[in-house]
Amino acid sequence: MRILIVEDDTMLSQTIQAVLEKEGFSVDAVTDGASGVDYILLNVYDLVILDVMLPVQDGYQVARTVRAKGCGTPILMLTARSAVDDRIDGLNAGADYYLPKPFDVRELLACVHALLRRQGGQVDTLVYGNTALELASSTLICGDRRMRLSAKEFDVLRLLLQSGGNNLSKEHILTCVWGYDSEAVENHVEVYVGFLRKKLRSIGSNVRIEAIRRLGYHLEVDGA
Amino acid sequence: MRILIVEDDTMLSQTIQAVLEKEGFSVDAVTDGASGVDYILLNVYDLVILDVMLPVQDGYQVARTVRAKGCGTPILMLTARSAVDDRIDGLNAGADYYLPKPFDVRELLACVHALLRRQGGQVDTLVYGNTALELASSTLICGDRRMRLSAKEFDVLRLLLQSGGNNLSKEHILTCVWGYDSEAVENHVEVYVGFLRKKLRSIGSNVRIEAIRRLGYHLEVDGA
DNA sequence: CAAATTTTTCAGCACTGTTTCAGCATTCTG
DNA sequence: CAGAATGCTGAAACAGTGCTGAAAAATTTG
Repeated sequence: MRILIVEDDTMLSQTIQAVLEKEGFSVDAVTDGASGVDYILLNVYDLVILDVMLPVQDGYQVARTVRAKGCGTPILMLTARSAVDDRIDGLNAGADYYLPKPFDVRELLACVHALLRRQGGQVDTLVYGNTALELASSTLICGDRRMRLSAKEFDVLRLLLQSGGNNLSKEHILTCVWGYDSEAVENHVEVYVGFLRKKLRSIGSNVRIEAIRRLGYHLEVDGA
Repeated sequence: MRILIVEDDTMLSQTIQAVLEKEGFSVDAVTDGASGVDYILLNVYDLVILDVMLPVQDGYQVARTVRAKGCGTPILMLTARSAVDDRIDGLNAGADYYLPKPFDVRELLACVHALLRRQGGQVDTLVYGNTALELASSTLICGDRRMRLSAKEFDVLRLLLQSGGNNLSKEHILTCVWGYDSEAVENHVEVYVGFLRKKLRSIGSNVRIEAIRRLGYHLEVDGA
């Protein structure tokens, strides 16, 4: 995670930098508004800590400028001016958080983490062999080939993936997917395993669903 | 934009609600922590305003609970306790902003806007494929062809655009567009998806609304 | 108030996913 | 080895979802 500090008080700037680096961030620092704008627009930072009182261009202008250019990097605004109107101006200029000086270092860190938390957000998938199952969309992925699974197909495959190569009895799959007291019979599982095998093959997966007589099914990776 | 207020002081709650509604937001309010959690987890709100001092479960617990369940709705935390440690606790519990009482209404609004900006991005049009949705005028744009959307059409499409290709269940669309406890049934969503498809086609968009059986809808770009 | 637009309702069609079933293949058992 | 049990597969029947067009109801606009 890269953080940019825009602050003309070099003592303070260095302190913050040290603290953040200790937390594992990669930190750059500049001392005036104009360079601040240039650096922010590089679009390589995950967060900007921006002082309001700056030479050349003040923090409000910096925020407004980069926002106007469509830059969405989160901005944590820092300042000694703590009047309500200043805070409102800061937020309206495009800042994401307004922290009045003097502040506690721990509070700064909490803010930084809160702002960065928002950045994340990746899709979760189950992976096995050269193949992945994207949970949100019930999609089977192998390289650049994608294939959608039906609800039951998805349930069965997810179960197999989650048990990571371990054996699952048809009984067990039946109760998990079709429910505790359903009419469903073991052939249902066999049919769906058939469907899944066909789909896995058709997208070039190296994952096989192996049957063991009387015991059930489990996953294996081809050529291993 | 839907906002949830979790605040036991009903006077204050109603004041905030009035202000926000005047700004054009759709606002719900609950008065204790436990219901707060339930409502937030519906995942239909764009922002939560959360008081710290609450019956049943305090604001910190509420924030921690919903975050633990993977809910990413922005939280604006509101409280009379303004000691540094309280602020740090709030942020670490999963809040996105900490606003000490008493606060200026304009400051609250500035915070709300700052937090929401991040959601939709600071944009007035949402773009997908060769097509754009102009928020201010509810207009669909593709090349030089323009088409007006009705209120509900707009809401549904905006939701789909904001989730950027991710899947949304009919349930979810229903609660977001028609509200938590409305008579609306899933066929409503189907009908509106039909309307939108027709309009998208008629202006030559390459954006398709794809249905996944049992799962819901999501956007895709033709020929990709 | 009338006209136009938007929203809701509803019935029937089309399609996809699910279940059923019969026959074949394979493995196990005595 | 024969017969039984188990697993696999394709075809057909069935059920549930989603789609659509038309019309009624509600709402907005002129």
